[in-house]
Amino acid sequence: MAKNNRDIDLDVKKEELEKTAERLFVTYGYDATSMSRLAKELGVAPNTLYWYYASKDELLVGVLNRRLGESIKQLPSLMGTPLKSQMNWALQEFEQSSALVNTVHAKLDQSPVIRQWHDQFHRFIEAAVIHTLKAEGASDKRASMLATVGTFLVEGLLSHPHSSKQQEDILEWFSINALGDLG
Amino acid sequence: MAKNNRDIDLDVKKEELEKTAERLFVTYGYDATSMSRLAKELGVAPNTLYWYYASKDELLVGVLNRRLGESIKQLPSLMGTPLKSQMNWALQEFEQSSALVNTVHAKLDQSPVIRQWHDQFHRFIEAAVIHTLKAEGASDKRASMLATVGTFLVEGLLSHPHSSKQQEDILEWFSINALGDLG
DNA sequence: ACCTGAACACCGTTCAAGT
DNA sequence: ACCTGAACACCGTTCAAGT
Repeated sequence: MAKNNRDIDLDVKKEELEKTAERLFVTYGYDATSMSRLAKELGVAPNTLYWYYASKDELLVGVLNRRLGESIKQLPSLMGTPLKSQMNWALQEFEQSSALVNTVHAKLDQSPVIRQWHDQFHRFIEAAVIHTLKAEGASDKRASMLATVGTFLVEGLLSHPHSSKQQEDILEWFSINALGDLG
Repeated sequence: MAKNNRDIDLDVKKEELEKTAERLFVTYGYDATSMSRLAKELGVAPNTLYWYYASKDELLVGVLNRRLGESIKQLPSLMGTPLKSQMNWALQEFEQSSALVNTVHAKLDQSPVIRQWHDQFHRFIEAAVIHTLKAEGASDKRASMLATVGTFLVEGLLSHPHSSKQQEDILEWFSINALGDLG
């Protein structure tokens, strides 16, 4: 952590913090990365981190939001592309963070702040997929169900890596059957 | 923990231990249940647990195997029933342990013993589903892919509870499209 | 506003010792 | 074979104090 002492603005500081945290989280895992370890990496006392975040979980939320923000930038260029390529994009985009996906799910019942982030994230993703499906002619109810299914498939593939052929087959099967009939 | 001092046999002892552990894990979560808390519940010193299990993770594996063993007993009467009712059965069977499903996934990269259990569990489940699908006329490759998809859907529904109507719609859609054509 | 040293209550686990 | 008291290295977090 480059010296701050108020000559560096808060957002820049948080960015450095969250990027370092993300690196350690994805490399060693969230639980295996202690606040002390992160602080040492930043050249700072462990309790300093608590000036920036109320808890380790809130730091995780900061990391997740930053990660999500970067991905969202690419969304416009993705709209209008086929469902399958959207799912492939999501898989590639979150591949490195797949361990964090599992961490989030495991902490759902213990951490309100993570639960809140998770639910909002799901609403966001499903809204995007529903939009795509409706553009392809699906009814409201059907689009909503298929968005849930698509999300489950992406999460499943992130948690349980398969060969690219298997992955391809699954996405192909899904997109064919999702758009197969009217709805 | 009723007095043991070698007048109670090891399996009985482990059963009591694992049933208590399961209750606490399911109620408060794995991470939130300390070995001390479990020991207190059993009326025993915390380190006593390490005579029975090499680590907390191995205790979790013990709990999972016991849970799985109980469910497997019901398998014979399930074979031959439609795919959808098999999936409904799995959902109902693991509903209470859904938090543990997430715990297992989160620990995959950190704990070899849990990774091992998880992989074996998946192989077992997929083999069962593949058997069912092939009996319905699916090809090897198609049955294998659909088993993966089915597993992802069950895991997704366990992690993200939906209304029974939504759940029903998803399973209905899946079983129709899984068996829709030849394969 | 930003950072620290010291402490707190806890964690999983080990070890030497008891029966 | 089974169990314990005491300790170890660590954890996330708090607090009072410094600049």
